[in-house]
Amino acid sequence: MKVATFNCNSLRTRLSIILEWLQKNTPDVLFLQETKIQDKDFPTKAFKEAGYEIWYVGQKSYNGVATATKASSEIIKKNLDMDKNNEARFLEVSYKGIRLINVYIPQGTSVDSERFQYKLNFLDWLYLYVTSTYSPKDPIIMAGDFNVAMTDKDVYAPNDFRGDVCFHPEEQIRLQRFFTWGFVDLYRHKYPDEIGYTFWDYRIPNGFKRNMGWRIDYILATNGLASHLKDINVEKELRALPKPSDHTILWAEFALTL
DNA sequence: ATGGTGGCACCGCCA
Repeated sequence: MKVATFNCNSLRTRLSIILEWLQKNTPDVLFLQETKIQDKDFPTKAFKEAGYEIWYVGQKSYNGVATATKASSEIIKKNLDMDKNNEARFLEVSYKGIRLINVYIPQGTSVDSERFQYKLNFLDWLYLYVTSTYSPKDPIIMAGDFNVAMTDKDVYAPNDFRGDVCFHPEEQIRLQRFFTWGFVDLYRHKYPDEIGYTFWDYRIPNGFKRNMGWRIDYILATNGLASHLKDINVEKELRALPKPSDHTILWAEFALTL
């Protein structure tokens, strides 16, 4: 079983990249974030024709998450009840007995902004939802753009960014809680010393070429699933295509036949 | 070098 996550930064702009990658790699699951498309405009047909069932929750201009599955799946939940902004950042699907939670955590803008408090709240709401609904013994994969780097290894210039948005202790404490509860950070588990960046800011000139990146996209799994992890990697080749996203695909393969 | 990217929808916001 193979799963992948991609902050595509506009599904419309990246649709051909996504479909080509899907057809070449045929993952069981693809989690997409920042689709930036309203549900009425979602290209459902393109995914059906590629052989995938697709679930989505979107809004105009911002945010939006979608989850594609190779075999049939069912919708469990769209958005978090406690998020009164009702931003399209959470989508939960059930697939062959596994809960698939797709998240796009708010970026936070800057630590002194209201958006940063919203980010911390969102992490709290997500934690409350997951831990009150499930046990760490349940098979759960939670993947997406968490907008939090955890350690110095996960940011290209840790001393420049320490305490800034996406590298702030209040965010790190909140993400750490998920690991303490029972989620395994699959990339770090498999590769304790690799870099593993998944995001290179468009605003840094030649940031990708100079490898000035961040590891802020994750595939997390509860222990039962994580123990079957075979491989996980970052698909850097996507960044060489025309008009790439500022993130790239992270994928994980499990030694499991469902 | 006092700017520089990108997407969306508007005439700025968010990342």
